Amino acid sequence: MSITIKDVAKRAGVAPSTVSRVIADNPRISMETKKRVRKAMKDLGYHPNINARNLAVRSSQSIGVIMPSSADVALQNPFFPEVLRGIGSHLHEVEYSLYVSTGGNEETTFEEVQRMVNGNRVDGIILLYSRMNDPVQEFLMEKKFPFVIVGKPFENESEITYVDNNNVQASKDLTNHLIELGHQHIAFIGGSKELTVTSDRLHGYRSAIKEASLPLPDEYIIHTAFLKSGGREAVEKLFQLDTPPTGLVVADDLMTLGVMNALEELGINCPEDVSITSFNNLYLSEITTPALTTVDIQIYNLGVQSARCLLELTKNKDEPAKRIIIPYDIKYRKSTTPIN
Amino acid sequence: MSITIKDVAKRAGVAPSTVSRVIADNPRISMETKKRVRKAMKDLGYHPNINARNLAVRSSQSIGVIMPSSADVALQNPFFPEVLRGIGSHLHEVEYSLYVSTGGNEETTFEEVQRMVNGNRVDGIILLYSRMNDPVQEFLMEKKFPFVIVGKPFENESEITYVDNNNVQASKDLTNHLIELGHQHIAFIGGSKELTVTSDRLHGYRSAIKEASLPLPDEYIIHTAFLKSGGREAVEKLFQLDTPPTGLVVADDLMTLGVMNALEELGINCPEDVSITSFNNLYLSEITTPALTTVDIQIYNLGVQSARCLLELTKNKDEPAKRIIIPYDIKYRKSTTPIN
DNA sequence: TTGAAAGCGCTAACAA
DNA sequence: TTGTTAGCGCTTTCAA
Repeated sequence: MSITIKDVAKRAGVAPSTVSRVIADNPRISMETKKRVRKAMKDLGYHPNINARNLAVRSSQSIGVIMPSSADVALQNPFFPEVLRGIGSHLHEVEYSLYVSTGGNEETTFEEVQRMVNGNRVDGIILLYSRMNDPVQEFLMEKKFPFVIVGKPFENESEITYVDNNNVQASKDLTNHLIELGHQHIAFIGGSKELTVTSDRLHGYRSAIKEASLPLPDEYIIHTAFLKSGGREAVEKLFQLDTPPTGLVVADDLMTLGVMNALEELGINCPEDVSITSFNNLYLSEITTPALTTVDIQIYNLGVQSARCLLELTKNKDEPAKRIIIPYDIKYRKSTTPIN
Repeated sequence: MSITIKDVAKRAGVAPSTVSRVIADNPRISMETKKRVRKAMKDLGYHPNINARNLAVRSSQSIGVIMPSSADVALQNPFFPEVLRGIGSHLHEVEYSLYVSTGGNEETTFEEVQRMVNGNRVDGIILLYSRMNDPVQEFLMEKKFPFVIVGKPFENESEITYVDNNNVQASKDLTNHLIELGHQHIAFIGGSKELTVTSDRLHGYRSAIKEASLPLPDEYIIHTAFLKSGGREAVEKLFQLDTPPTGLVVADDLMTLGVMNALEELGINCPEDVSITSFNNLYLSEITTPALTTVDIQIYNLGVQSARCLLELTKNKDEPAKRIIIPYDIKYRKSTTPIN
């Protein structure tokens, strides 16, 4: 069939193990034989069989990435390709490969994780979401399988390596920005309560509001489904209140897009009637009208760092859990303005 | 280390080969021993080692998906997660896994493909883009490695299996829709000329315009970079012409988003001043204001079908090349209106 | 219907 | 510095 290490060995007049050593660039092989072997590899068009290698060394040189189950439209969020890009770029450097799960629902996703882990397909796993009572996370914990979370774990925080932003502070900053602009009535629109990212951002918003002694009616906090319906409902609810908000903290740019369009339909103008702040700095936050004031969370970098951490973990299973906080940067654009 | 087939064999009091046959659900094994073996597997928590299996059968039960090199912002297009979702759903059914390339540029992507193919990491490959002079495609052709394209190959069309929409006709329909609404000055905004998808859509636009004997000045055809800059430049160019268009055929919803916002800044209203038609039916096409008239190309289904075809190809290398055309469906919404 | 044994292609002691 | 050899865990003839 394919050209194996034996063929190369024969042609170079050495033992297979020598060829193996040349592949690994073992320093105790003379430069001369290395050259000869490499030439033989070239001549024959040799490429190592990864499965055989993996079997022998009991690793796979690849890692798995788990997305939120794709039933969720959230998957259409450009966040995901962007972190993947970051993860991929780092993996590529170290010649690792990338498996992704794209299970349709929680169950199939879980099955895929099990296949990855139990079948030795991957050396480690990156979770691109974090929420409470996640069977996947529990499974990995219990198996003591190397994994890192992009985001913050809901529990066992000290035992899990994760990379995240300081979402609480970022959200607080955003809210304070609105407060400094004179806004007194500020509402929060977030995603599912189960997600840590939502609860952190809510938390930051809350504490800023409290510190400024501003009103914080329950109706100002909306947890909503993603996108169209979500944005619309949220807007409808908020703007039929007796005192509708003049400032908004929205947990995701994509949601904001929905919110803005719902507002427009109601004839409410941004930023004249309502100032909007948002999260993620997706490219689309620059092309909306007005351009969004949003938190750049460095999605790409979140990806890179998570890959880096995971690789460390796989090299050394006893590596202590750590937490990497990626700095954020608020992009002040046109969607916020002082209250008049 | 891990529990192997031998452990199971021992516990069940059979030979390893028998266990293997039970795993494969070989019909010549008595129901009784099957039961016994399965119980042993459960008791021990056995999971087959995929690398060993792959080595023995010389396959990998996984396929690779190649994205356009991610230097391109295009990657932020929700098209990709969506088609991945389709691919993943089918693969999951047949217990295959999914590798993705996320090379940063053309070169690293090419390297990754080589690693996938030469290292026997994957049994087949899906290309999520198609453009002229693509080294990846040439490499796969030459190696006779099973692959399918989502989109249409630029050359060797009859030798390559691909799944696509009838983009020419769809674009023609879109253009005709504008023509029927009374528009006489219709422009086309597309992406890179190198991409088949762009050239097909341009082609359809062209032929509709010609058949209606409408003017087709060169300035009405814009090839632009993606997104913000692209959309803006395109709009600026078009709307400083002596006779600016009143109708637009844009090759992608995301571009359209950029276009719409650029228009808004110039004080040009959609659909009053200009009717816009677009492609892909991304969820965001519903939440823009106005909602977009756009072609639903069934992204998810493109993914499913491409996976299905690829698996057939891997089973049978001599499977003749085929072409799957996924029907499209134009969603008529609010971004188009009769000319007044 | 089942078992024994060889082999998939590679790595890693252990020798030399 | 290099070769010999024994696996890694599974599948698959060939025999029984």
